[in-house]
Amino acid sequence: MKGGPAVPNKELDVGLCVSSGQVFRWRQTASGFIGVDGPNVMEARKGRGGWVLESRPDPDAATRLFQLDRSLEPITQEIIRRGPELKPFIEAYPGLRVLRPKRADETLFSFLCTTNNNLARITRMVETLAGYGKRIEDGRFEFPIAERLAEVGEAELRGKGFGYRGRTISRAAAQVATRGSSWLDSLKGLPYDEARSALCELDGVGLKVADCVCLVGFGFETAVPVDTHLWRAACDLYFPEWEGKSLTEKRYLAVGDLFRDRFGEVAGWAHQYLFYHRVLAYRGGKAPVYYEQ
DNA sequence: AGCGAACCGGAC
DNA sequence: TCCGGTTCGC
Repeated sequence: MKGGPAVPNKELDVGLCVSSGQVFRWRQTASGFIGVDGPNVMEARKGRGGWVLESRPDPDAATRLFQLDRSLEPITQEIIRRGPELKPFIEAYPGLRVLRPKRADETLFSFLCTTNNNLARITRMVETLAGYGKRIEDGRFEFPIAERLAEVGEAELRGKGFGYRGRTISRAAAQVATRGSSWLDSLKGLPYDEARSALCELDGVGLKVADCVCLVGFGFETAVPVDTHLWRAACDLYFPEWEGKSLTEKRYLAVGDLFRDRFGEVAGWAHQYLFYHRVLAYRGGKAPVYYEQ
């Protein structure tokens, strides 16, 4: 287990990253955070010079997950240059990054748990799914492949409190399994919109879940998942005429296109800051504060 | 095309 | 009563 040089706080905030709705298998510890990604267990603690990350068995796994080979500064500067109205949100969450988990299938099935759901329950459900995978060490599991999830079946998942998601997860797992072991990852090689369309063929996967998989699972950084929080934020900032209206497919696509037009290659990152700000405001129960640019 | 309701179960 | 969404039916 290697603990590289400390990563400056300006470049990384592990707590923000792992609690911003991209991954669901990280927990707070006395000294920091511990989580699983792919076959690796990672620990992070905050030292004097910043965050110290360790991962086992692959010592480089955390570098990949947090994309530490990329500097955050140019990305946030580009967002602010293109959209000064987001400056307050960028500055409020230094070290927030778009993550890059090892396995897109874990991202897919995790986000199938998120529909019409809350974070506490999502976390428990993802942990339950992980429990069907191979044990790595005490209480930690490698997320199961689709073939294994397909065997579990709807009834058992419903029995474990998945509700109607027991059906969609079970069916989507069977569909992914049928398409073959390399199908999901092969979508990475497609243009973004084609990969998204292919994902939407799966049971229970609509535009939002597909965009989550595209952004976090595949690394398409022009993908912009529009959930209820981002929808409201986007109405406030960019579509005042849609305030209070429902999120239709047409409007969903328009929000994504606005972000892609305005932020280009950093659209997905821009979305992450605005999304997380809105989530925190929601959790705090207070109205989100917006600033003049 | 666009809106509303159902869907499971738990949090607020 | 309301979801961090998808799907179906008006």
